[in-house]
Amino acid sequence: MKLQPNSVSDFKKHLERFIKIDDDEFAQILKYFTYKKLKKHQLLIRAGDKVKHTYWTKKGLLTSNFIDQEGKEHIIQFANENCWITDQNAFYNQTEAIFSIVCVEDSELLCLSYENREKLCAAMHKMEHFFRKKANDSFTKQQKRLLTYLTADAQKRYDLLLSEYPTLIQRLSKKTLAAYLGVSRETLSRFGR
Amino acid sequence: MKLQPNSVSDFKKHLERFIKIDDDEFAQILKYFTYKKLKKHQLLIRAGDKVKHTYWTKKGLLTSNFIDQEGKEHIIQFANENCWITDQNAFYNQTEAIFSIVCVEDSELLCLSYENREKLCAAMHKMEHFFRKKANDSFTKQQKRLLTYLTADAQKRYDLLLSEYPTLIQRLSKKTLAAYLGVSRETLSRFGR
DNA sequence: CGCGCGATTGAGTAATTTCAAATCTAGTGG
DNA sequence: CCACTAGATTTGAAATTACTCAATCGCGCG
Repeated sequence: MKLQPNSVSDFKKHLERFIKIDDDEFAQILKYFTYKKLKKHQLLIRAGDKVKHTYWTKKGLLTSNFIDQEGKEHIIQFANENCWITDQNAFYNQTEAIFSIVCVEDSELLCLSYENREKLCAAMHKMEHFFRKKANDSFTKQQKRLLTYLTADAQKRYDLLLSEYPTLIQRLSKKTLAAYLGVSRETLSRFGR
Repeated sequence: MKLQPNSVSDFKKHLERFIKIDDDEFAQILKYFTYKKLKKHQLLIRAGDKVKHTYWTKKGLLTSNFIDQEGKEHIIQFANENCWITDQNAFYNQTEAIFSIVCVEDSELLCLSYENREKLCAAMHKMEHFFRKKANDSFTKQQKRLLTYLTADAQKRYDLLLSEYPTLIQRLSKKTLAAYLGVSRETLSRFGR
């Protein structure tokens, strides 16, 4: 499917968080991307598959989850509008996913293959700059989350999540939130609200 | 202090993990760095200070730690030879540190200011590429660690740490390891070995 | 209308923490 | 080189947190 610049103006805004680009450049950039539409419950990445793409969420909501040896589900990331998602390790190293990525809602995505990402970065220094900044940003967010596991108990982690993503949370089931927080559904259920 | 290329040949090797550089380029790159030597127990960054630099460890061992409201210490990162360390969030946003970084051993560091980092990335596309790759790498390592908190209990996290960093661990006290693992010293002490 | 999944509640259990005390160890000054 | 002390480590016992298992409830969807 052909990508129309005006249909992804949010993506331009997203890029402009870190770099300045004009319309011509934006049109150039879009050539490296493809478009994908998925329905609720559909799988974007299945654990075990080779991971060829990273995805920017134009619309919808997805989770990246891990099933452990005991069959328990853990959520490593969720992505709503304007977020990037993939199995990062598998994508960067072009290996098999350990996470599955599934749509919580009908979703629309921009897809960037590893090859195209490298080509884009090589062709446009600006985009390499963008991805560097983005990666630094993702790292610190991740670190912040890690810190909550070190410093806060289940109740506090839940409170923090509520205060940080008040609207997003309403789009997710408590079961999903529990899997994200690293708490059992029952324990989460006993917390207020 | 003047930086001699041959005294930091490990740093060149480190950069060559992601990019190819010749001796001239390496000499150019080094101009953006300064050198610092610290003794055991000395503070590199004190929580509350503005963070102006990121540091590459030529020699030694440092930890980045956070003191919570109850006065408990948590270790968010340790850095031995060939690792980068700083309070990333404070560095990238040029704000005050929430972490303190302290030397566990006498250490030697290459220091890169935020300003110089940006200049270096702007001047040499290669280095922007390097930092992008490095950031992606750091992100996935961090994510892996996060996953252990979601999937493994204290004993398993300890076992994983032992198997992943068998030699590094011998340079750290059990108190420090406990603070890294998110376990009380007493609990860690009860695990085998 | 009923099925099935998600959410809740209860009771017992397991893991980990906390507090307290004893022991060990490395570094310091004499 | 030795004695001393502060910090690190270990051990014990009680308290707390969160989990598991089981049963019930509630509601949206077919």
